[in-house]
Amino acid sequence: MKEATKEVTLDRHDQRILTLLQQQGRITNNELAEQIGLSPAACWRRVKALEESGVIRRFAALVEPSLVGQPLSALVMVTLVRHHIDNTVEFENRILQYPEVLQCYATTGNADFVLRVVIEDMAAYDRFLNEKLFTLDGISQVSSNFVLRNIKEETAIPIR
Amino acid sequence: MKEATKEVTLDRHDQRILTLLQQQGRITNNELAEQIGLSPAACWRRVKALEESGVIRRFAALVEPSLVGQPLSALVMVTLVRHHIDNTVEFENRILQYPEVLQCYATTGNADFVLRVVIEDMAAYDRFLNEKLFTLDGISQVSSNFVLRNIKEETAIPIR
DNA sequence: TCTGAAATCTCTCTAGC
DNA sequence: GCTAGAGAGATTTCAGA
Repeated sequence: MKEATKEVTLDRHDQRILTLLQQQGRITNNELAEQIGLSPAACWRRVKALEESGVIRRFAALVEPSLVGQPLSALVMVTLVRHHIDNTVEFENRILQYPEVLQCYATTGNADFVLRVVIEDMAAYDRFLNEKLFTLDGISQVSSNFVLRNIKEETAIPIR
Repeated sequence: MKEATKEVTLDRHDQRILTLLQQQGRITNNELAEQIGLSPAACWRRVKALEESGVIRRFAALVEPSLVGQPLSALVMVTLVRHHIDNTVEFENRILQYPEVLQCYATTGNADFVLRVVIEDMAAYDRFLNEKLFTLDGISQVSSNFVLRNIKEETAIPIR
């Protein structure tokens, strides 16, 4: 897979391939080809090209957190003391190491970063804060919002 | 696939299967079996059982938004006027219809809901607000935080 | 440069132990 | 849990639009 760079031109076939593969990542090539109205060979070449260009980052199994002992999740707003570049780089590098942090975004607004943390229970979350997040230099504010209910959790990017 | 219900017991083999399939959703059964040290048939039965029990929700291709014309994303905090059940149900049903809303959580804290929206550009975001979000009844406050940078975006739930 | 048909090779999935 | 094998699917080759 190449590095993600500039936008790619997608025709109608590519769009339908992406839409289907985002919903059914393990559909067979034959069935995919039939649904989009191409031969299996042509369809297969397009899927490979989409992987090669980085449009398809990867394929993944999506796991239900509550069934593997990680039923608690939180959205954590983090502000750094100063917007010094060292703090930021250090913060981001450490966040990348923490598997319970599934998503981390630098955002506009009051917080500098918003994290989504998926974890076992409150005791584990307490340890995450004390042993990981609070040990980072330059943290000014941390605000934890716990997820009461999951309304929607989708990975499919709208195509067109 | 069955409905997600109670937690499942995972032995070491299942854990390794899940870890690998979360990273490489299209690894062949033969290679998966080899990496975890089981015969292909035994491995295959475990994968099917994990799908059947709902631990594996589904497989998906993960697409790079910036390469398919959706480079802008926002975290949107929404508060409803009253916590009347009708408002909440209506809000959630409408949110489920909007493909640009990839994630939506009911949370503790100041906001009632936090949304992650992936979209084309600011003009499209403006339309999303005016034509979709602001047309919902009972919205009290909406605060949009735009994503400046994607530090981490992971789908893999930590196993054990 | 794109397509589809066909040949071939590999893997999936069932059966049986 | 394992091995084996038929059938299904993935991948390559080749020729045509």
